[in-house]
Amino acid sequence: MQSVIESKVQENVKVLREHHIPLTTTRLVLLRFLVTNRGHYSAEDIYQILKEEYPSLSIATVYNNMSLFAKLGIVQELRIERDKVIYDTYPEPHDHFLCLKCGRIYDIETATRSLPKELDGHVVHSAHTYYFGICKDCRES
Amino acid sequence: MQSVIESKVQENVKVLREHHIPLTTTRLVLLRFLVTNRGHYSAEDIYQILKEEYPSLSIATVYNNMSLFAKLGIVQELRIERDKVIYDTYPEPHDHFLCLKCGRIYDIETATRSLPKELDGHVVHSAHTYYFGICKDCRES
DNA sequence: ATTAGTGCAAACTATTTGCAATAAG
DNA sequence: CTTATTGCAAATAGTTTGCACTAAT
Repeated sequence: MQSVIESKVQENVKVLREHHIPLTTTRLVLLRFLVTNRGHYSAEDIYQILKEEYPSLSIATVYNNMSLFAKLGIVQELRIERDKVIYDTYPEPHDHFLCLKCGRIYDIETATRSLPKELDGHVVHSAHTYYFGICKDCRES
Repeated sequence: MQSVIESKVQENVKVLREHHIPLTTTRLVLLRFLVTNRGHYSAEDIYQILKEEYPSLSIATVYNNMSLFAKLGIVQELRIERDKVIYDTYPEPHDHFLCLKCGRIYDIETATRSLPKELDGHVVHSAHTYYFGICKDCRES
């Protein structure tokens, strides 16, 4: 239902407010897109989709804001493809699987093993596991 | 000692032979560099270092061959930095830690947990975990 | 002989930046 | 009213490609 999406948008709006970051029209459009269309997108993907409705949107603005949203924890930046960053609109920590045949990315629940606080004396802030292989769909066809 | 390095070079030469890939002078220079200088390098790093001794070396050749070596399992391609691929000259599977302060990359022994053969119905061929945080050296200074 | 690799420069793609006009607080 | 953002175009950086020449098998 609409209100669930809107309340998730408002959560993100709150994050911006807490950081004293101006809530522009373009940012609200992007936030609504992210919450409405959960998935994995390149900056170009987002730009192409939103350009339909907002022809004056600039790809530089998409890049600037996705980068900002990543810093704020609103999206995740995935470095799973060889040539570009993919934004995961689902912000909770989880891992990813890339199908080497079809290129689709799947969310994988992070193993219950908890994030180590320390490794060889280094302090760990975050971790990300990427899996590679052949997905269910490709295997069956 | 010299012979240990040379025998490791020969292992890689054997891999090329098995795949019927010509062993050129440039490839041998690259292979010797990789075995002698274990570590994490960008294509540009390797190019800059070897250009001293081999001024006619081309960065395109470095890219071509590192990409080939990665396919053959002679090096690992790391997508841990935001803007470029890093080659790890140590080919055995292991994870990596990136220091968010100094940018150094550290090798991390892969958790004893074995690679799952399957995840949500997808067949897993490989996996890689990247850790991010503050390294021992930076924390102490 | 034949096939593949090298080095160079140019091309390409993802991303970033400079800047004038505009919108947000 | 002051500061930050937008959209555009141009710039940048990493990587790839086309091609003539050369080397490897």
